[in-house]
Amino acid sequence: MPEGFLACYNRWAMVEITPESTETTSNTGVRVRFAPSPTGYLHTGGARTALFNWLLARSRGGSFILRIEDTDEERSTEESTNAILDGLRWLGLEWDEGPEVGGEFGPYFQSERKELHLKFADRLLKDGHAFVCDCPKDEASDERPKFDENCRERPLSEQLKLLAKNPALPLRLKVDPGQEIAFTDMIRGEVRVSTDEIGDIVIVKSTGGPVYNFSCVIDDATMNITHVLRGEDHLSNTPKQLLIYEKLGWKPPQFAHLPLIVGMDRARLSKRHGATSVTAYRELGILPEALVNFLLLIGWAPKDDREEFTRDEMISAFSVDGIGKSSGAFNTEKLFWFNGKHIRSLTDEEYLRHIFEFVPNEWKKAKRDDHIAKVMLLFKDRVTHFAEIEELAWYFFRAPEEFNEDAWQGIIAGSNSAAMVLKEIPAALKALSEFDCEHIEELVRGYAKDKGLKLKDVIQPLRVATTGDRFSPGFFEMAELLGASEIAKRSSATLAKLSADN
RNA sequence: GGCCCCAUCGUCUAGUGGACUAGGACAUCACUCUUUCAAGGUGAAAACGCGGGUUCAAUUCCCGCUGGGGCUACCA
Repeated sequence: MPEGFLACYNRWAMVEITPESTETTSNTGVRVRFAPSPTGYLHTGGARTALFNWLLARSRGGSFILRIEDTDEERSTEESTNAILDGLRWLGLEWDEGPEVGGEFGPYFQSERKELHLKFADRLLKDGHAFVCDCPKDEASDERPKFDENCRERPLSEQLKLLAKNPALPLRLKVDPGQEIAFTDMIRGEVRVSTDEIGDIVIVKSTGGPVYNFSCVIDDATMNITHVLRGEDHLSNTPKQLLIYEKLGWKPPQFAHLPLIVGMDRARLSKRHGATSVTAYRELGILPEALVNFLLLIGWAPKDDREEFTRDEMISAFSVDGIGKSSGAFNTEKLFWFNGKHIRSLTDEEYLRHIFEFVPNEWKKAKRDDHIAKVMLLFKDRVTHFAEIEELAWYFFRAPEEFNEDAWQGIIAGSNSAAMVLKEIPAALKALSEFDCEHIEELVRGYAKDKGLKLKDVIQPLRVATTGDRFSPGFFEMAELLGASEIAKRSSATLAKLSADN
């Protein structure tokens, strides 16, 4: 790493890209980008930003570009980059240009574009729009003067001399005080800020590294980005970036600042709110289609009342003017509902393929796949997310060790027919010539009728005996899969506990 | 603190100066289906933050307040 700003100087001259060449590149349609920092997993807010960019590109026949902003060496990791790439792919948000797919506007890792950034910093310096700053920080406030009267008017030659003496000096943009910066945000309309709030912004750090707002402008411009859709947390960066576009003499892209996703308590999404990463939802057994559908509806609404969208439907329905202004709470309940909907719309084959990823290994060891598959099918309209299957279906693979107190009192102990049922039905089941759902039903219904019992007075004790609680899929289907001897075993265990209690 | 953004049911949202008795969805509740739980069906309850204007009329336009959020770095 060269020491400071000056050391890079000679190399800039060798960089071939000139502003002219970037400006004349053919401007074919919409070009949008998602530019995450690889400092962690892909979180839901980022996923939503990526989705909206992707939708804008797809709905307008444009390009969706992925740029990794990995200039923070401390925090950027390759694992994060991979996690983000995987997350986007899992969500089905394929990028047209970016890491692993390339493109004519690369490189797509910001760290590899440093020379380009510095080249434009140099141009700004030479054009008198930027200056070398050697002001010390104010001891009290730990800040530099907002507008640097001292350094900004020094002749270029003197500035370069200064830099030669001490390369560890930042470069700042010369900003005119008292000016109003106004721009039209596609979502928020007119936004105005005074340059007095901004001051002479640093564009190159004393380490010689370009500052985010500067890199971002250079990259968006040289990548021919036409629309910048990003989180509202960037709204106050926009005027600063606009100033840079202006000094460089470039036409800025259109900006749209998306409302942020917050927790149900309106606070910024964090660990405290539970799962926040795309990976976490994937591990819970959320389908990408469901997550995408859910994310779509935070901050965007269609013209009609439709809520469920396929990819193609969302692409054709999407438009920026459907995006709202206020932040939206991440409502996991609704995500689960969406997921349940999507699960139920899966074919049995698709459903099984997905849920098998979540079947515990003990189950797979204990039972054959086709048997497990039959069990899983009983839960297709009961699961909201696949990871839930273990707590839902465990009793198909293991006898209950204890009973729900209310169920025991209400259905077993408090019933005068339960003991009889638990003795007689298992015996009759064992004697059944054909042990399938239909024959079991016939037997149980016949038995209830003979004894003058309600069907549920026969079934509920059996259900509690086999599952330990009152809820399960239909008893006949369940019995078929459990087998007569297993039911007999669990019934006698229940009877044993009953007599032990008395 | 300063600057900026935002404000419709608990939540995601639709909506418009009068058609609003404010629409849809999740969640909730009830009923239904039913062997339980789900799923499905039907229905109920549930909101325009407050105060001033403008107007014949304001949830809708303007101002203030309050509340929430963001930014305020030589982080991205």
